[in-house]
Amino acid sequence: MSHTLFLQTPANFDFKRTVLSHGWCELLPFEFDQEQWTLSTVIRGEKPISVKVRAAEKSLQIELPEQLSPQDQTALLSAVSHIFRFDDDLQEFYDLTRDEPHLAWLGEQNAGRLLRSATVFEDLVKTICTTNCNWALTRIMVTNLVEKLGEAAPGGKKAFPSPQAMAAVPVEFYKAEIRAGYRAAYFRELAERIAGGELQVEDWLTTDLPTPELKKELKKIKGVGDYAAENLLKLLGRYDGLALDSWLRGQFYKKYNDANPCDDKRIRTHYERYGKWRGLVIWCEMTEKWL
DNA sequence: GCGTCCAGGTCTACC
DNA sequence: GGTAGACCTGGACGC
Repeated sequence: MSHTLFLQTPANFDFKRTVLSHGWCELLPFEFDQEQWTLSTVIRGEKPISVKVRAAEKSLQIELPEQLSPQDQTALLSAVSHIFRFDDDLQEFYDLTRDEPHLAWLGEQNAGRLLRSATVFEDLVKTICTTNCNWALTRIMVTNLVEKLGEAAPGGKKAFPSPQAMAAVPVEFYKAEIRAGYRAAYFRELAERIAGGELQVEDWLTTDLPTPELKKELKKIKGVGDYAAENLLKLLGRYDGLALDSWLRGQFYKKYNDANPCDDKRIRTHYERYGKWRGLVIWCEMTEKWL
């Protein structure tokens, strides 16, 4: 029997801006329904559970297929808070951008919370899936990972696979079944290191390491270069890096350089004045029209 | 139908 | 530290 929970949202929270903050809502286990304005996903706790989330009065309304134990309910609400970035205090970001006419909308619309996955591991794998390919292939790889390695929740929808599940299949599986190409060995190695306890990527959420040091740690992972590391850092709440990729560069060229290419140094100089918030400023600026 | 290019880059070898 | 070339794949495009 279905069950509904409500989770109070922070004061400066916007459901739609968060859901459409970047492409993650299009990648399984997320499923976005633009007509109903709901975001579904599968949370992998003690056992996978599918949830459907929509905006309600000063809260999120969360539909579940069944009532949970108090312990499981607490864990689920914590996961939803994590996904929707309730912990991210953006007041300083809004104060910084309020007086700039082209950025004042950020605070007015409560923009800037970047949707993230239930775990750092999932965000890490998905980020590697965005490198050196088009968005269609990213979606194919993530869909295959979820459909072929994810554990099913009651109702049949699947969660993102655990490191253990990903460590249990050979490199050839990633090539033939996931269509991961040269990334196959990266995924297998990453999953093995995490499943074996050598690498604790979830600790990156709370580490005291300065951002440059943390970025070095991220780049030790095969398949993670400057773009991927800086993109992940954004999902960890650190916005110092621009995470420049071909799409973001192209948007900058159109907006500020008559659609002509320029070097990255010029882009970095343009955003330098936003300090530790520059990565969030460029992303929000280039995706303003997504909503 | 076929070949080429490129996309939400990174790695390695070499200088 | 900087750079050229290789790397999987699938979709768009030109012919």
